[in-house]
Amino acid sequence: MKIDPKSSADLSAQIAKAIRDAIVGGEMIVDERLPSETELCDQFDVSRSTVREALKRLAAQNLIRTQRGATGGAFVRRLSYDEAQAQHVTTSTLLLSMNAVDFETACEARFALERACAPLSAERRTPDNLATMRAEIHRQGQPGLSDERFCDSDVAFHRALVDGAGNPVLSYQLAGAVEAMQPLMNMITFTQRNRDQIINLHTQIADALEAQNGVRADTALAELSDYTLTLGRQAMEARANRAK
Amino acid sequence: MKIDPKSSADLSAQIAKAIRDAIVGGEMIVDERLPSETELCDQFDVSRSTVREALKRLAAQNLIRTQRGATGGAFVRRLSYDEAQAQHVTTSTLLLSMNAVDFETACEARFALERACAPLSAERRTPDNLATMRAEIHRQGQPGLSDERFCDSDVAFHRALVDGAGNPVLSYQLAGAVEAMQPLMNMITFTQRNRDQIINLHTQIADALEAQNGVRADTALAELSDYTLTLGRQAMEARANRAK
DNA sequence: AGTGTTTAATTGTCTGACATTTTAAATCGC
DNA sequence: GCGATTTAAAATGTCAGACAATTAAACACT
Repeated sequence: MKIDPKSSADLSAQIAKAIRDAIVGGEMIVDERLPSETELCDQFDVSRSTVREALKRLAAQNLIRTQRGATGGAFVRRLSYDEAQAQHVTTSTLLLSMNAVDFETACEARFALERACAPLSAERRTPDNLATMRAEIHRQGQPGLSDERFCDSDVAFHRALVDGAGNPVLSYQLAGAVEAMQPLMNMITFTQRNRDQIINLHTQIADALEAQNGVRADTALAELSDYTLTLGRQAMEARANRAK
Repeated sequence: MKIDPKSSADLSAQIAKAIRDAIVGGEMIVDERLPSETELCDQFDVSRSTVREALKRLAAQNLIRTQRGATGGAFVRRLSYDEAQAQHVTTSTLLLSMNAVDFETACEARFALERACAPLSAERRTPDNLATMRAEIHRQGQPGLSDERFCDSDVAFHRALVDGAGNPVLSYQLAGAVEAMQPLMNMITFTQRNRDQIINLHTQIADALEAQNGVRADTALAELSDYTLTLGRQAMEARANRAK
């Protein structure tokens, strides 16, 4: 691990990169201890503040964890699915909001991804997954449910659908994408009629998955995609009119 | 933005979280300047080192950029598609390697995602996308190409396929997933026969997309998925035998 | 008006100190 | 000898103050 003192970049960034490369490149294994801050000072020939700033950068990326005390220090951290997904959601949410991605693009991406796992989910969904879907459908029908809670339940429903595929990597990728969509979905006002139609389609999807009929699940998802797109367009129009 | 001095967590982590929430929550817009380090010291009532460590955490997540000099400071950074994707790739790669995700799971996820955009790509692919695919197919047939370069070209081919859907959000999600798979793919040794078969399927996919035939593209992708899975299984077995 | 020069603001780095936390060793009492 | 307590050591977390480097604006001079 070497750094270039002549480089214009910040020293702390260079050091972070050097250590990150070592971790990502497999030179350090999970739970292995990094040299102490003082030792890193000697290795890179910089002050402790600089080393610490570098370590904080790595900590922010969930690459290391630190422990205080005699046997403490910085340790290579195992990235869990949950953490990875949380990071994915944060990144995606920010990307969507900062780049003013329109509803249609995001919605299309979301349903395209979800349809990707419909066949797998039809094949492998567990009774647990089905129960979750049914429970969320029931919740969606409750009177007096706020739009925001309705969206929460919608996300939970789709999460169960995705988990039904029994592929944790797929779940991580898709759940991140679906969750990131939520702020956009929250701009929609769901009338009772809208909700009834969505619940109807959710039921069709759950039924199809229970019957292990991938094609029917896909068809219902396609319909749900179209319907959501329509609702989104209406919401955008209403918003545009209000702005006038 | 407030922090809790009684909390056990690191002050720098709390401060980073407070600022992050403000940015993600839309309280600060792109290119807006954060208070200077000294001002933040006063606001949060901590020392400058602590503030700096917090800012480095945010910089590591691409949330801010810093500039030196008179009109310098920390600014909210616009997250670009490329950066978001790079982050996604890093996270996914690390997740796969650290959790010893097996080839089959990753491969299944990858192709399920790719098949998600086949219909859209068939509908919208540009002549540019098609040209890229043809060029990569040609490259894949060149004699003397190393396995690694072959994989690179494979990724480029699929990247063009995904981009063909004309949905940047989808591209970001999928390209990240596909690229993260590459280290696993690189463990495979591609014989001439393997390559011929893959090139054949790639050609079928390109032909189907050119003809705007989504179903045929999907079929070819499914076949490619099965074939890649088989190759991966063989590679894993060979590796297991060598280990004995 | 144009052109250097100074100055002020801001981040980047260094040094040294002290606080806090945690473990391991040393000590003490029995 | 052994258990309990105390002490010491190692490590991260925080603070304070200084200086370096960079940049843009204000200023002075021609």
